[in-house]
Amino acid sequence: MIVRPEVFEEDHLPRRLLHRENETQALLGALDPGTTGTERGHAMLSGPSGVGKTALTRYCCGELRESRDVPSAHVSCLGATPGTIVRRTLEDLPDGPDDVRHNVPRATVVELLRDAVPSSAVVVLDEADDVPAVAIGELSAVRGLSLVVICHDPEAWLSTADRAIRERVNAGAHVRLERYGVAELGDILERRAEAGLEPDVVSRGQLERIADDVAGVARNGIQSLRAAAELAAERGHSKVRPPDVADGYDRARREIRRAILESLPLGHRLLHALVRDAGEITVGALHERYDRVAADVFYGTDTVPVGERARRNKLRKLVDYDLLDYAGANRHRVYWPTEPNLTVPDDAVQVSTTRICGRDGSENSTER
DNA sequence: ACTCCACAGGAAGGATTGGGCA
DNA sequence: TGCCCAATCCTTCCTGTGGAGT
Repeated sequence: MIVRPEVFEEDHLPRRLLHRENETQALLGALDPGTTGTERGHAMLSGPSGVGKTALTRYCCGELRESRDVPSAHVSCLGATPGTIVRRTLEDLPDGPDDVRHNVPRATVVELLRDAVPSSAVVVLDEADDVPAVAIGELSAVRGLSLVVICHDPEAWLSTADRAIRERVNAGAHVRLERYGVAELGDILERRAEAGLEPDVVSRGQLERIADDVAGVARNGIQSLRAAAELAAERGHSKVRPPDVADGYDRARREIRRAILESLPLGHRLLHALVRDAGEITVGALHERYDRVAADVFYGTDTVPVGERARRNKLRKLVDYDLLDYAGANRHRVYWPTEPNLTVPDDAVQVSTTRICGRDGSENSTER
C-alpha cells in the first residue's frame, strides 16, 4: 500500500509548501540579501509543535540557495551549549569543515566561521527556547550572517536579548505559524497520499477526518496517515478503512515517542523504564528503585549510576520529550509514563528492572 | 504559628575526555 | 610525555517551596 515510504519521513520536503505562501514570502523577504549581497535582519519563527516551522525554514533556505547562492546552516539547539551552537553552525555551512573538535577555543571557531561565511549566509537555530539570546551574540556579530530563531515563546526569548540582537530582529521579521485548518491540512495529506501511497486507497473524507482529529498539526497528521496505511496493509485491506484510521493515531504517537526514547542514553531509558513499570511512582520510590537496579543495569556498559541531582535533570528531559508526565509539588510529586507500554528493543533495562522491581510496581512498598 | 521534611532547581566547581602542541 | 584547553557531565551546596505534623 505504501509505495514511497520516504514521503512520510520527517525530513521529506515537498516541492511547494501548501498554505504557507504568506509566511514564505515574509521569511524570504527578511532574509533575501538582494542584489547587493549584504545581510538583512534576523527572523523569529514561532508557533506550536508540528506545524511546519522547520520545513518552512528548510524550504526558504533552499530558495535562497537556488536564487541568490546564499548558503545556510541548520542547527538544533536542544540541549546545546553556546559553544556547541557556534561549532555546529561552522560544521553545517558548505564552506566549513565537516568536523570541528570540541576543544578548539570558541574564539577560534568564530574566526573560522567568519572565513566560512561569504557575503551573506543564513543560520537556522531550531528549538532555541533554552538558549538565552545573549549566548548567540557571537553568531549575530558575524558579518553577513542572518539568523532564523525558531522558538515557542518569542517574547520570552527576546527578553534575554541585548539591544543589538533586538534591533536586528526588528529589522527582519517575526513570522508566526498557526495550526492548519481542516481543509488546508486535508490538501497537504492528499498530496502526500498521491506521492506515497497506491492510487485511490484513501478518500478525501478520511484525510479531512485525520486533519480534524490531529487538530491541524501537520506532523501528527502525516504520521497518522502513514500508520493508517500500514495497518490497512497488515490487515489485508485493499483500501484504508475507518478502523485503520482510528487505530492509526495511537500507532503514530507511539512511534514518535519510541523514536525519541531509542535516541536517549541508557541512564534516561532506565529512569523511563522504572516509571513505566511502576505505572505511577513518587520521587522517593523512584530513587530507591534506581539505587537497587542501577549497578545491575549498567554492568558491562560505559554508563555509571548518577546521583539524585543528576537524575532530576534526566527526569526533566524525559518530561520535555513528552515521555513522562508528573503532577504535584515537592514530596507529593508523582511521575507516570505518557505511553504506558512504551518499550524499545533494549539491552539490560527491561530484564533488570522487571526482575528486580516487578512489572507492575506491586512490591512498591519502600517509599520514603 | 511554627518547624520539619522532601523535593526542585540554580550556582559553583571538580573529574573526565580527547585533540593540539612543545 | 606532559601540559593546555574547552566541553560535558557530574556532585555538592544552597535556597525556595509547600504540605504535614506538632
